[in-house]
Amino acid sequence: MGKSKEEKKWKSGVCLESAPACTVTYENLHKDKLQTSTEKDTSITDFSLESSSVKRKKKKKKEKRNRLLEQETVSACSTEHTESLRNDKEKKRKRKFIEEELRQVEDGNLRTEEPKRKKKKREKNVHVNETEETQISEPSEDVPTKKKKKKKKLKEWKENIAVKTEEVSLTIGLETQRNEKRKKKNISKDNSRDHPSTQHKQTESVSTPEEAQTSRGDKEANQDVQTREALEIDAKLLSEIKEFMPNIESKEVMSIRKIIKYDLPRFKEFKNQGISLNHGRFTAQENERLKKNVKDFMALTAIDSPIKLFFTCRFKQEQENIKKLKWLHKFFERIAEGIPRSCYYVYARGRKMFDEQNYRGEFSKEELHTLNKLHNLHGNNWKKISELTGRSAISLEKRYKQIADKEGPWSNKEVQRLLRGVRDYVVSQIPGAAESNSSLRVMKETLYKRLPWQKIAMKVKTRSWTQCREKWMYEMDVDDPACVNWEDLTALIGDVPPAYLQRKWHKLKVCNVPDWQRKCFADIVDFLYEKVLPELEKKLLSLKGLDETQHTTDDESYLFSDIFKDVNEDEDVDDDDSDNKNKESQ
DNA sequence: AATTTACATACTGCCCCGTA
DNA sequence: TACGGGGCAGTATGTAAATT
Repeated sequence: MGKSKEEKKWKSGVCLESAPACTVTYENLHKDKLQTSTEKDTSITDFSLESSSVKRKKKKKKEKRNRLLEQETVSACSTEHTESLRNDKEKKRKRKFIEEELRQVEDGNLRTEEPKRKKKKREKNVHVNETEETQISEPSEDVPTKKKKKKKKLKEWKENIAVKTEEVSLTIGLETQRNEKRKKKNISKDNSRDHPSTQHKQTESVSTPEEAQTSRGDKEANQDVQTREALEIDAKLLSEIKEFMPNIESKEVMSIRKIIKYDLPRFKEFKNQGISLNHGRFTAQENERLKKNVKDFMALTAIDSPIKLFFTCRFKQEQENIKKLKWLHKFFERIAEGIPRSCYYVYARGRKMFDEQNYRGEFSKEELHTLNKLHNLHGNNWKKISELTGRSAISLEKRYKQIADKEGPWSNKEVQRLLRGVRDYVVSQIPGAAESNSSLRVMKETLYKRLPWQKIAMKVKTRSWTQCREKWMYEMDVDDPACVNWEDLTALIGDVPPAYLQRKWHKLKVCNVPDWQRKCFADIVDFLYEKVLPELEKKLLSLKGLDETQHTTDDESYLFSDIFKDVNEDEDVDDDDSDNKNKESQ
């Protein structure tokens, strides 16, 4: 969507022109590089700034990825993929990074303060692309974006489960089983990672291809058994949890596991008690119960604030201790006690409920100003802005989105896009309209009722749908009956209250104007003036009743070409504020 | 594995205004 | 005068993805 596109722009640093220039230190440079290179699956040995533990972690990550790579591209990963070679390559790449970044600094392109994780990822991808051009087939293609991979794996896993559940009694060929396992292994790498022997073997498998083959064979045999069991258990549990959550299969593997671990026993218990699971908004009782549970947990652990429980990371010094206590006393399960929902939803609700940064009332003008300023500085890093403003990230994001709608005069190009948007919709609603544009007549109603403003706004690009509607209704001469200033009219008529006048008006039009619901205010006035008034005058004079006057279709409809005569057919008319000077459209 | 963050969307309460 | 629809500002929920 538009918004996300905007955000993506931000995250990728496209919009950073407005950000003030930041100092780029060598250290920062290193930091960025380290991050990027780690994600790029490279080992860093040159950077001494790194702590040894970080190094270890990175090495682990690297090894893990290498293992995955090994599994996925067995044939491709031949002898040249030895550790030493990789190191050489990585060193080269690293050097390239430094050069690249230094160049950016020189060009003034590099900005600090872009802490978004996703941005880093994108940066990474950019780097990968850059390096791919210059380097000989890097193994980086093995990362065809984590998302896709995950989804693919999830799909495969679900297929497996489906097969399993349907054919529990059927014997599945060993080969098929193995393939399934292999797939499953890829998905649930966590499983194999946790298994020390497995890990060991996998580490070995990196060393030489031959060894890798044999050890993989053993490992597979071992894991076949393990995973088969795991699969069967999963299938069984899955069908159990399905009873409570029919859509369980649409969830991520990890989520399903968590639900099975935390929620299945609870759900069963609720079932035994005859309590059905709740969905939708939390009820007052549930909220109360959650508060009580949190209070109890606080009493149990001697933690003095719910914020410490739900926002542990905000308390750096006590963090370790709090985490330990939470883990020890099963925080997740305890806070969800007596609430027939998934533990996770209870936790998420708690995070909303106990966030002191929520429920802060309307934004003042100063706050809005600050918000704007901070957004210029930090982009969509709402967490950072939240820290600086004391408002929750969510409320900030939402509020910004609202004020981010472009303000000020409509440019000519914007008006053009609006016209095109409305026209295209109107044409699409009338069969054969496209061919007979010039002679086409459209009902007034078609021009202002039930227009798809969201879609039209997407075509206008720079304005919200409400702005588009407002512009069209109030400024493009499409009258809105809501715009009658009864106070002013009352002043013209004489000594009557506005409400009286309004009521009279209503009666007048209802009694005298046929089809008044389909007419705009101005049409009704015209009709009353031209047709009804003479009649009433006659009536008054002769006291004779008269038939209702007729009307022609011309009063109700408009020439299509008249309405959209000013539309510029150039589809490429693109905005910008550049021609804001063009204020005649106002 | 546990926890946190990000994001889309649904929902709510309030106000204004037209209508009966 | 009461009711109801539309718009607006803000909040809640559900879930995927990322991080620790």
